[in-house]
Amino acid sequence: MDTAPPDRSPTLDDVAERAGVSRSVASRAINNVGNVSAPKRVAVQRAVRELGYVPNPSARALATNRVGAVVLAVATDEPGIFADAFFAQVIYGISVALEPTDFTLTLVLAGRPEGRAKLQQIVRSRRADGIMLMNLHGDDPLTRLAEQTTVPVVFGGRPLRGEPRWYVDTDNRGGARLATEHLIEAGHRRIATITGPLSLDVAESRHRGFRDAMAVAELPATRVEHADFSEAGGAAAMTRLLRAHPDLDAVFAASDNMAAGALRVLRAHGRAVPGDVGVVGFDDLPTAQHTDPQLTTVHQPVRALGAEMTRMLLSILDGARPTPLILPTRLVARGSTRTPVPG
Amino acid sequence: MDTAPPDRSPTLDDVAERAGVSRSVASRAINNVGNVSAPKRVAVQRAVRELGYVPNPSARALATNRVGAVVLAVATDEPGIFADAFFAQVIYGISVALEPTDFTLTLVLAGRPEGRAKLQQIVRSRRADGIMLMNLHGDDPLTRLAEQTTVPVVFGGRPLRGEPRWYVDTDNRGGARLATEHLIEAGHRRIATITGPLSLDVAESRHRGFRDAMAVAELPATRVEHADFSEAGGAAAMTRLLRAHPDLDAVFAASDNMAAGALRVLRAHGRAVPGDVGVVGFDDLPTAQHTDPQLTTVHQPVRALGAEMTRMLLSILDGARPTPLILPTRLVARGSTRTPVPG
DNA sequence: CAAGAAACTGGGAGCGCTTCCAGTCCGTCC
DNA sequence: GGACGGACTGGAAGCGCTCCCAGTTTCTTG
Repeated sequence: MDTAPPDRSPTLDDVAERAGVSRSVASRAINNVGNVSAPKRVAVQRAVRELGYVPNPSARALATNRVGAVVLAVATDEPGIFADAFFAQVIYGISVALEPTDFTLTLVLAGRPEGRAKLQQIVRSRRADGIMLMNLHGDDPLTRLAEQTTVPVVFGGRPLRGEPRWYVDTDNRGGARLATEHLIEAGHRRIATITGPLSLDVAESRHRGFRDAMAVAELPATRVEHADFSEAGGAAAMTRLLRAHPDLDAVFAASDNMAAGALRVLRAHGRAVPGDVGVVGFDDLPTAQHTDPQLTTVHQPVRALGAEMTRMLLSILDGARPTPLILPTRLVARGSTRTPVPG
Repeated sequence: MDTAPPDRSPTLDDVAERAGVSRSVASRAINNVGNVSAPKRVAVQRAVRELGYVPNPSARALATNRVGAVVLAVATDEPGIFADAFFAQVIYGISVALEPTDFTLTLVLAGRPEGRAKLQQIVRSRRADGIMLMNLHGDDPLTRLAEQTTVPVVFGGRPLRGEPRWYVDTDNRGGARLATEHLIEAGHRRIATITGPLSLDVAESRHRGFRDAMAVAELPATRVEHADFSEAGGAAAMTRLLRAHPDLDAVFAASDNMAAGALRVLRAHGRAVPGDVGVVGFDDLPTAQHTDPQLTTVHQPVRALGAEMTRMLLSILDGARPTPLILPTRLVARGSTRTPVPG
């Protein structure tokens, strides 16, 4: 009889014919659903191997209404934000978590209007089975996406307003408290902070953690400047802080990048770190080890964040209804703070 | 008559019915292919709008054998490599270039065996119309993927051996020459270099550029240590260099990260930068502005790299047969080198 | 040993779209 | 005025897969 033409990739029918079974049986054998006798199953497996058969995802998607893809949407406009190591780490975590499955990762930068439109399109046309959404600002219209759509959405980091049904976040508040307590224990009293944009929950939470710790120690949390999580922004904020509060003896910056900027300005002003001023960052990006002195900072498990978001989304697709997850942070003491004084 | 049930998203048939035309005409109108009279075209467009119709990509893919997705595969194992800002920038460039099209970006980390298998799977099952492949080591079996498969492959950076048909690269050799010449012009003579892993064309080319410039100036290019592009690797290499060549008065590090490591070691050894030792990096990542002193480095247009790869791939899918593209680099003089002495 | 249950099989009807092609409807030209 | 050509239309055949369901085979069990 005729054998499959070599210029066409084999279809399920080819496999079935070669294995001497019907297409249905072949399908069931391949998808490991029940009702296939052992010998036929083996025959199908052999045929698959011999033919080098790979199922056609489009056909499968059309038939099952599941496409085998999840999307990571990052709602950031500025290339600067996306370009830092943070998202690369998240992506790495997602990617590894996806490996054992046969889901595929679609990446959408949903900062600019074009990107957002694209995300809408992807969702509405069901090009993805689920969504991971990150970096939403407080009033982002994308939050509504989660309600409008039928595909499940997992948030990376809480949006500022409204608790989404599913999210994974790091313990920003606790981490910031840790950082501030570390400074207090090292004997600092006039502690300033540089926050991120307060329209972001991350920034808001870290600021709250700072105030928590200060309140407990009965210290004033009034030395505050706001910035945008960037190095340049951190530098500018530090400059303002020095002008407004020349007496400050420590700074908690809500990101490593801002801390790096602060470090630069402090040096330019002749303030020794950690001698005159202690500095703590947040994130523990690679940057933190490249500054001088190396940065004491709060480590957040970024890869795990990606991995856990993925796991959560997959479990939802699998019918589970998980609860939100908060990942722990920990302090990494390096050169930009003094060792805490005992007692 | 009955209207489309609200719980099912509208199909082409719904559109056709509402517009009072046949499915074929609706399809043609939507895809802007000929043979549709103006009034029917308008009617279809209206129906699309009113129904909020979005074509089902799976069905379309099944019928046309084009899926509307391209994949970016990054052949890196170590999280450290992927996690730096470089790939984030590339992705940003790709993403922006993809926005005006309706292609989607699928990301695959093809470093670990699982990831590579996944890439194979994606390609063989035609889950993507084209591939962008980055960071291949010299002997990477993935190079063969480009030959085995029928979907076009665009390389980001040449693989070490064998000139692929389509690639976009930065002028690594020229950039390294620039860097080295800069050091020479600043009066340095005992110039060392820290290379990347020479199984990577990037590393090899940058090393060659270094030797080019040294040869032209008739200086010995013998102060060489190899590392892995990482900060820690750069630091270790710098330590070895100082031991083997204590007289060195400048270093060209083939990446900013390695340069940052070198800076750290130089400081620890009491060598002033740029007073005692001039340092130049390569890449111009954000890191380069956070070091102390800020790093003189070779800027490469990373976002453009991503964008150009994308453009090239899309043009190929469109039937074009473009030629490889080499992107220019330029020197960015900052604090880690002295101003060149005139004459 | 018969009868009912359980396990297995494969035909066939879609999933939503594109596209070929045979047919219809005009306007035009000799 | 009839025939011809071009513009347009829509029926129908897939694309490759899943899954329902009716039918068949095999195994229990009283």
